[in-house]
Amino acid sequence: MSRLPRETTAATEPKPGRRASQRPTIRDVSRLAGVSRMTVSRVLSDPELVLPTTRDKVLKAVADLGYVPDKTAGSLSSRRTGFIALMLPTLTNANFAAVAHGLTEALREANYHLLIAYTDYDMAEEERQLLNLLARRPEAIVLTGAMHRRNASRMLMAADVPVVEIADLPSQPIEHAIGFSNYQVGRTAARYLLDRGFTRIGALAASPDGEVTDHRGEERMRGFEDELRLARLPTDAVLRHGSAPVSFHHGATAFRALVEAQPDIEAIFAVSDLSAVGAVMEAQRMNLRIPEDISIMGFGDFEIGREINPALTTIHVDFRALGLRTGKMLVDMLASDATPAPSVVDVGLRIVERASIKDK
Amino acid sequence: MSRLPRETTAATEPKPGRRASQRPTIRDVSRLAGVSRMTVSRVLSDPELVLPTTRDKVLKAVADLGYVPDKTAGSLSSRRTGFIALMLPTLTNANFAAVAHGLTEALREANYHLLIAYTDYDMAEEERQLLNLLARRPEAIVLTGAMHRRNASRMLMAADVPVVEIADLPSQPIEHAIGFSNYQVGRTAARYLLDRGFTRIGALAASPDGEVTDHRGEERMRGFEDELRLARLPTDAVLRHGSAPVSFHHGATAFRALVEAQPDIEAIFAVSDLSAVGAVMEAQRMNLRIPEDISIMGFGDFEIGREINPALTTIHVDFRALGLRTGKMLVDMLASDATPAPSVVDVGLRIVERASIKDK
DNA sequence: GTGACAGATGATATCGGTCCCATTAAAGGA
DNA sequence: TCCTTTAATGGGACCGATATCATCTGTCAC
Repeated sequence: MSRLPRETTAATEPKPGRRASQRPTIRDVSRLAGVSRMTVSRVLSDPELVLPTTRDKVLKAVADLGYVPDKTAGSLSSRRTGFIALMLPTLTNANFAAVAHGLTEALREANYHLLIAYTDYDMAEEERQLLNLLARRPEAIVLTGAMHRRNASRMLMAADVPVVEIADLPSQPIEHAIGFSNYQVGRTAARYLLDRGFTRIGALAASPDGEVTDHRGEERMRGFEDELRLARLPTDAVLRHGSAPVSFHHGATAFRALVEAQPDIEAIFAVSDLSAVGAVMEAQRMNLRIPEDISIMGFGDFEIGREINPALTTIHVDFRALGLRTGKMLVDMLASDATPAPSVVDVGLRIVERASIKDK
Repeated sequence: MSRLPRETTAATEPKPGRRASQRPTIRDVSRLAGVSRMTVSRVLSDPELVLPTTRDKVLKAVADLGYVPDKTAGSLSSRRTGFIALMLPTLTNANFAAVAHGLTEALREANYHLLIAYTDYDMAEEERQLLNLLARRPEAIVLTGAMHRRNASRMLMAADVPVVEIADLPSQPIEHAIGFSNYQVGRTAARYLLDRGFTRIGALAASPDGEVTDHRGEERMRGFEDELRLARLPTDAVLRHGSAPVSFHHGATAFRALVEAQPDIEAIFAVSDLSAVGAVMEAQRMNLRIPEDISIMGFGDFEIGREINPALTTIHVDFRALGLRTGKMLVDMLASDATPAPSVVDVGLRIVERASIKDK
């Protein structure tokens, strides 16, 4: 036999190319099944289009090779990544986690995948994260209100993708908004305490001057103060103490500080159940009776508030439902090619009365 | 002028093609800057390779167009997605959230993005999620131990990607493992209570027969029971009650059930701080004094345990550090093309002594 | 028998980047 | 001066799917 290179053989050999991994591709499946790549693709995305006998051949090849389609390639071609971006201040907050949970659930049926980023309440980080997210070409973006840095807004407009702001109702929504008014939370809390007959009313929140800012929490405080002012009551017992995000410990130290500064305080609204629970614990340590000596209410209806003694009166927002609803809306929106008009949905809030408040 | 179509003009016009969106591509940038696509790509990924003057031209074009590179396309070409997959039982657990947090932090510098999936402790869901994740071609996979369904394991082996199991030390790790032994947690807890002189010792956990199974929690119980047995003590006060995942409320109801069934109980280990805190709250309601009447210890060192009265003795594992460490290991591993030998790292655990336990 | 039509499948271009190698210009060495 | 080396840039193939349109086969009505 000649030792000259044989063109014909060379042509049928796989070209070396860039291929390094031995992971099977759709081409391998198609060869093994003896069909075209397109048929394989159809079997996996819309099996009804393919004859059952062909389908079985393909599925067998898929199984034999352990083929897992590459969504990166699919996304590029179909221009649909199947990603929904979610930007949160933090994951270590049960309510935000609940939002993510609800969203995921709603998106699962339509086979969207959540792409989560969190900012630790840091605005610069927010912008960087947003750029990272956009580079993944999500089909929609969900974010917690508050973000209104100029650049971020501009990037969002340019992204040409549905934007949903959640967990707040911004005065100037970028596009859609689903949430509740944090300002109204504050006013509602103050109104509730006023209606119970209290006149020495205080509040616990984080200082807005810290490195990180909890914009939504500050909105609640603003509403709270406004309602007090409308009732012609002083706001000097509204304590902004320590840095965001708040925690049990924050509530404990802030409570002590407030009580020491204002010994005659009758009722306290904490910016979050976390602070409120911390306050109740500190009160126990100070031998102050809740609610006989001081009434306390919180916000967020965290599970722990139901379990402590006394159980915590709080303002409830159904964050999981909020996530679910957002997800459903997005699935509908993305299924139809029409661009719906911007919408703003208020999911409302509800006072949950428990034992930590006693009418004056 | 002729009204015949002019070929030359037509050739320079953009082809209609599939292009729908008007989002700028690298081609638009290159045209505007008067350079090749490759040069644009270099400016964005390795600016040192490009002459400053050229670089500036390109960056200006990028800014003018508001160009955001498409990582989907980039990933396909470079065969590097920049994704690390993370699979967790749930996000609504502070310790798992802390893992995600630590991981994110470690991955940020190397510009990897976490792809999070969670299973709600559901094995079937786990498998579906894993497939979804693999289709995104992550460069590594991090998962909580326990997952050993046949199919899932097979898929992982086939994925040809580093696998790290965390938050447990499986007896047969798939590849790498970073975590602690839940079994040892149980034994350590029992040993600690034995050393304090208790002989009537109980525990609170979820039933493993429920719809969802907390494999790690059950491991802790197994270790706890083994240590009791070694001390020739009965295990009949180890209560498996209700369904996973546990919660404050779970702890409260399980505590009451246990105390009613075993009134002479002296000390209790709860599978999680959540249960333990719930138990302390229920004890308060039952007018049982902690620790005078009953000692309680938990696991996980959740923030709330530090704040309640009495503060909770617990077993601490640094989950955030665990995430950080995992992330660092992955970054190193992916930077070098070598495949390191499988490693198992025990991050250990630590008893945190607080007021909820009093020696007998 | 034949044309129209629907159903099943295939061929090929394309998505938007990066890899690899070629080309050109500038710098340095004998 | 000429050759080699290095730096900067460009050209074109390619990553692995899907969109789109073409082809082929068989059925049915007239």
